[in-house]
Amino acid sequence: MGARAKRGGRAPAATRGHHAHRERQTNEGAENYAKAIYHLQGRDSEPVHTTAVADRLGVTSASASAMLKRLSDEGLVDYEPYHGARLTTKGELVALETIRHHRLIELFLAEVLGMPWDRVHEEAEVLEHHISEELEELIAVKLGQPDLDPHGDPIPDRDLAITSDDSVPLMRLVPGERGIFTRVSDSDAEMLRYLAEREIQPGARLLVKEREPFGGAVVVQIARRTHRLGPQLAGSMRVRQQVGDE
Amino acid sequence: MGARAKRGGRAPAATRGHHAHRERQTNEGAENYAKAIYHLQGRDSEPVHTTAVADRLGVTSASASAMLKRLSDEGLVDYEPYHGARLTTKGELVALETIRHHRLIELFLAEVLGMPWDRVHEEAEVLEHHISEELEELIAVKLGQPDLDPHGDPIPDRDLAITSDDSVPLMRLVPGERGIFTRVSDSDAEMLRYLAEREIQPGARLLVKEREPFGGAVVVQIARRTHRLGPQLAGSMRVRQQVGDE
DNA sequence: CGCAGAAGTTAGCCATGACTAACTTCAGGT
DNA sequence: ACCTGAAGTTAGTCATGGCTAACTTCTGCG
Repeated sequence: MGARAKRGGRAPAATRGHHAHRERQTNEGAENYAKAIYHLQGRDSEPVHTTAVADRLGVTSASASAMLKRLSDEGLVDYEPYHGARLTTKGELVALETIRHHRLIELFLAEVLGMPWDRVHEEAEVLEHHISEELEELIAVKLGQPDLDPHGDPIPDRDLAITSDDSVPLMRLVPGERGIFTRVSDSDAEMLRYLAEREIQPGARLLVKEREPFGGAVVVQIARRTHRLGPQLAGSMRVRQQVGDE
Repeated sequence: MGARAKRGGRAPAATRGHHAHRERQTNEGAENYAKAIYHLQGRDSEPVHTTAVADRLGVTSASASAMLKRLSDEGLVDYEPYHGARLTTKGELVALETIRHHRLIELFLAEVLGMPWDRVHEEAEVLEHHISEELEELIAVKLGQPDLDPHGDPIPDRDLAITSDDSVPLMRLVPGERGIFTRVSDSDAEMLRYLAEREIQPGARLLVKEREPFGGAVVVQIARRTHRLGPQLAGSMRVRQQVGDE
């Protein structure tokens, strides 16, 4: 433990006063890129291609290319031109810290302020870069140092350790298999609204009844109701598979 | 009512996805300058000098000069080179909206998260530029559409109307006069800590016992304790004067 | 009234991070 | 092995907001 990267909060000097444009050293760009690369890397730490990063962030590959070079100079990624980038340890800590902020904020907005779960992502996407260490900790305490955000994604702990995920895409199950719905991507508000309307939440037990072939829908039963989930949705939802005996 | 400037929240398109660097159009600079000018203007809407703005924001006057020109182009200030700037109606709305964000956030951090009142200012200074309209409203509702922030400063209402202030600096009272402590500048953390230690909070009734001449301290009695308040503090604290009969 | 110093402005630069257009490298298919 | 299209990079530009240095305007004192 104690592996936390020290970024020393913000606004080193100028504690007093109205100074808004203080010695900023924003790092916001770095945080977003680190997060994107982290998510794209997956468990196999294959290098991530420039275009993949560019697509995820909605920028041109020229912009991504330039930024990867800069992250490389800052020691956040190992970057081989034409061959992609992978996060260094330092870069991974930046990503995890940002993800911790993001998910704590999502949960906070949902739990404490009652913001609908399909809208917390967008708000968190902005705020994650602007909360101090102190506020992060106050939020975490208020929530009881939680493990999971409203979409079931794990929240890195204070030392930025993250529980690895043993879930699989729902799409992967075959008829007859059971699972517990653990998480769903937070970034598609429409999917989240669809699930919310049907009261399908992380934690729900489900049974796969049927799977239409060739990328078709999956039919599942949840709490004695049957749902047909389209292939995109079934690909975004993750479940922890249950062995038969439960 | 209904005078609210419409800035349409944020991120017009791209609701979905991870896009962090979306069509940003930040406006953060404008908000900070508008706020600074608003505070410097006071009730007499004398034009505010470039240097005053620069000092308050901790930037050079060259920077302030350039920015005032830009705010003028955007229609937020009336700016006469060499003769200062004053907010237009549009600029005042930007300032009031930012101030509403600031004070709601301050109160929220103090009330809901228990952040000490000498630290809420710094945090709010950053976050005020990054909360959506929706979050603003959720916070206001959570707090019961409050009128005053933790330092006793009035919070503009949803239509950005602000209750005018009938308070005077404590320094202005003469021995024998009574008042209610209404507010204190939020930007000096040391003062706030000093007051907090002595349990002097907005709302407290006080009686001026003594005033040392030539910019000296003011001696006041609050809840049967006597305090000597230095001239800077007594200048920053504002009180609503009480007429004798109460 | 005139001039010196204060106040304010302009010019030119830096950093961040995006963009387009043009060029280079890489990899797959024959 | 080679060539072509896809992937990636470089060059040059823009916008935001800082900065210093040099210049201009304003103002108050003698």
